[in-house]
Amino acid sequence: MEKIKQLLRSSNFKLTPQREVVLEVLLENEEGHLSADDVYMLVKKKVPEIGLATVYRTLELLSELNIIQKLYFGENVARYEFRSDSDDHHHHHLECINCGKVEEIDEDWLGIIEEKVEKQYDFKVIDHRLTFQGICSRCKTKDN
Amino acid sequence: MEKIKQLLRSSNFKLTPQREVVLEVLLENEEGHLSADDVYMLVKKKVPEIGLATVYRTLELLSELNIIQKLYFGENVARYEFRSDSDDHHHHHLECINCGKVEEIDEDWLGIIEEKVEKQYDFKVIDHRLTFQGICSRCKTKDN
DNA sequence: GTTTTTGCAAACAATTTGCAGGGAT
DNA sequence: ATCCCTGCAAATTGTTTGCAAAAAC
Repeated sequence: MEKIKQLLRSSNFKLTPQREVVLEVLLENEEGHLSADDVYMLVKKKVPEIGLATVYRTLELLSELNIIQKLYFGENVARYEFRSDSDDHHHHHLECINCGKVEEIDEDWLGIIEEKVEKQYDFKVIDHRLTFQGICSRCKTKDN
Repeated sequence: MEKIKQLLRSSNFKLTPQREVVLEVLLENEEGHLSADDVYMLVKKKVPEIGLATVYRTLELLSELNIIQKLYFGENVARYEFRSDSDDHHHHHLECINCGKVEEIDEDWLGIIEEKVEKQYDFKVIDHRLTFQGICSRCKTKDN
């Protein structure tokens, strides 16, 4: 948290209460895959006079600073999550097509595959995104 | 193409000229990752009086029949591509963050990984989506 | 005191929906 | 004749922008 504030300051952005609250909400829901609107709702509980546009602008800003990243799952709604600290990216998603829940898993699986991509396709890999769609354990047992 | 028409008929949907043209366009641009609007533009050249809503409805229909599938790359615009015939899904994307081009690659890499997911996370995998972001070979040589 | 940032409302873009007319069976 | 499908326009949804006032440094 402190280093994020540091980063903001050093990039000549001002540390406003609104930005702090957005960060706070993101930290409190780290596994949440929140949409801009989700963040807005949560932030509004703490600072009711905040505007939706400010939330969007803050999320945009944090994305540009590479603090968070914007993802799309099955819908056309952007969701945001913290970018992992390390520059290797071993972090994937399990998306339940029944209940819509998105779970995170953290495994180092794609290292060899990335190498193959770089060699076979002459493609410089910077990041990747891996999502599995299926039925989560809870929905499997509920059997609906 | 014929089997698709068959499938439509057997699901009690009518094979209208509009639907045929949409399919035609999709087939002609199989590697294109077209958005609804792209399809609309292309279809309009053949059948100028077609409506955008019809295109959306047709794409929706084809998605439900599992003929095509709806994907989101970095933006909030849905793009559509044919679903591979086989029920194994060995088909991934290379998305260039410089020129925006999306290339397809067809490799069987995730079989073992899917098994791990099923076991370790008790998650029934139905499909997956793997996209690599990076710099494509053309942009690498152009060096801009 | 400047320069950013905010909140509001209006603008925008992608997609969906309601509905009356048209077409296929 | 019925039921499905289309085209149009209006409605919705998610996101962005213009601008004057307010806040940060």
